[in-house]
Amino acid sequence: MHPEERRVKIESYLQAAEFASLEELAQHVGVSVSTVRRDVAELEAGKSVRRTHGGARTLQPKTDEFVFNVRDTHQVAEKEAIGEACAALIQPGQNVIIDSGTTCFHVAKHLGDKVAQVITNSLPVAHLFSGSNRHEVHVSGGVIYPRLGTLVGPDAVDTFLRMHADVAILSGSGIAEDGIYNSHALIVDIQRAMMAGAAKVIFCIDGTKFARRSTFFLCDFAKVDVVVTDAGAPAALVEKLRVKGIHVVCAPAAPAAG
Amino acid sequence: MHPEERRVKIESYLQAAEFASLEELAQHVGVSVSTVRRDVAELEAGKSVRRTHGGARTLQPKTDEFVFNVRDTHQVAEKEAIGEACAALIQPGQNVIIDSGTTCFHVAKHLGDKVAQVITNSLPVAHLFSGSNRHEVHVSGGVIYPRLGTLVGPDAVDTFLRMHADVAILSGSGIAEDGIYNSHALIVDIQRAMMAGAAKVIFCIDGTKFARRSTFFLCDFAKVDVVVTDAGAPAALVEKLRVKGIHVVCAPAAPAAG
DNA sequence: GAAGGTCTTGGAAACTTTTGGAAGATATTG
DNA sequence: CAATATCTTCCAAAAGTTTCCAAGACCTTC
Repeated sequence: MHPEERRVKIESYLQAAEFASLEELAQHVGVSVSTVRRDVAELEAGKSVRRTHGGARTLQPKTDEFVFNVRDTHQVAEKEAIGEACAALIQPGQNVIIDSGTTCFHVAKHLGDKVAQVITNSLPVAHLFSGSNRHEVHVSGGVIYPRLGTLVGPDAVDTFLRMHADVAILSGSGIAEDGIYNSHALIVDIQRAMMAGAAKVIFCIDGTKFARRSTFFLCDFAKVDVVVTDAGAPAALVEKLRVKGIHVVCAPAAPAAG
Repeated sequence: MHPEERRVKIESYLQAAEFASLEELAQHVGVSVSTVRRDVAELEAGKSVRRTHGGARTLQPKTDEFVFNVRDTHQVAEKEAIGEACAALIQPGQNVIIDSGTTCFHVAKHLGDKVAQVITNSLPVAHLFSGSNRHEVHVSGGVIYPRLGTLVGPDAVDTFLRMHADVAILSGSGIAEDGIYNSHALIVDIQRAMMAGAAKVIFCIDGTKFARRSTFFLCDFAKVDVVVTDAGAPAALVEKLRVKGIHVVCAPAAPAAG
């Protein structure tokens, strides 16, 4: 394996693990600890990871969708705007399925008293409504995906297969002409179950994820009713989606007043 | 585990527990108290936690969006002692069912790395372990009981009917000669399912709840193996339970030295 | 294709940081 | 004020890092 290739591997391993010892990394890429040490030093110069005594950690924690522990500083204004725009699409009294991920969390924040019944596999979303007496929050079963606060696994899938809702609000980590993508295999299964149980399917995907595919193909647009994004979404792809008959909402860049 | 990683863990643990003793933290991350002390001092310099005599507490109640408040001011010292005593009864490697309620939460805090698999309907307990890579946390399905952060309803019951564990750690709101009582009807069903699925049943009930009955009768002592309480429990009732063949543990009033 | 150079790699030796515990100082509790 | 627990300070052992060097891979030049 060549240095460059190895470094990419180390970097991506770190992004998944957040922390790793040099020993661990050495084993993962199959070279000596000395070499890994040099690689990590190199990567540190490129500002993607930081060295720590005994190992290394990600510096720019996954641009990826599903991280709550690390403060959600990525595209916050856009997600806020998306949250508001998406919440506006919900009719009072509907019951909704809410996906995990920061974007959906922002939608949840804007739902207020519009919805009475919420079904989710996201612990942060669950907590958001848990203090209220006006909401019934149904939490799916499942195993906690470490760090994400998301419930995954067969029990989570089962829950959604048994549930029905007026609307499902989902998110993804990539959207292209052919469909929507997600980077977590376990979550893809759950999202499909969510879609199956909902009369209307809304995807909330910020503009930076447009024209990007990630690891797993989630679905084509047959079952997708609405896509909510922000003003940063490339117009070309937005137009293509509209041609397919999808209702695309571009939330204005500046936070709209009520 | 390496310093940086450990500190992040300590920080997130503190955010869930709000306060923790150094002993407790040391156990959680698997290093000596000396090391934890240094880590906490370091974190204090970074202004994320504050040191206190004997432990540390969160300085930032910032709680991102995802921290369940376990603010109980009632019998805290006793519950701490019960938590420690109960955790001592668990064998390393066992998988445990943990009930909701503040007393059980205190037990969870003391379990550390002893258990690898946790099954619970308590959102605070779920969150406590969610940051750890060494724990698999299985959350039951169900509807959130407002204020308690507890999942209830048929889905919760079903989850526990399908699950099996080495030990179930439960709580109640009253205990008398004839059995154990609880004040929430919905929780009684779940507790019965928990007991049915566990090889060993431990009840953690502080002394003030002895010789008291509350609204709902939960169970007699046929399926109860151990009762953990504090030194404040009336000796007469404790004795009667022992005669019935139940192993009663009275945690010492003063927190025992590790 | 061979010779000579450069870069990369894995390991050894010396140095630094971190860790766990011990001894004495300080705080807390009744 | 005494008893106990906790904190600070210090030290030796362990783990990790830096620096250096020789062997091998790769590239350039002839």
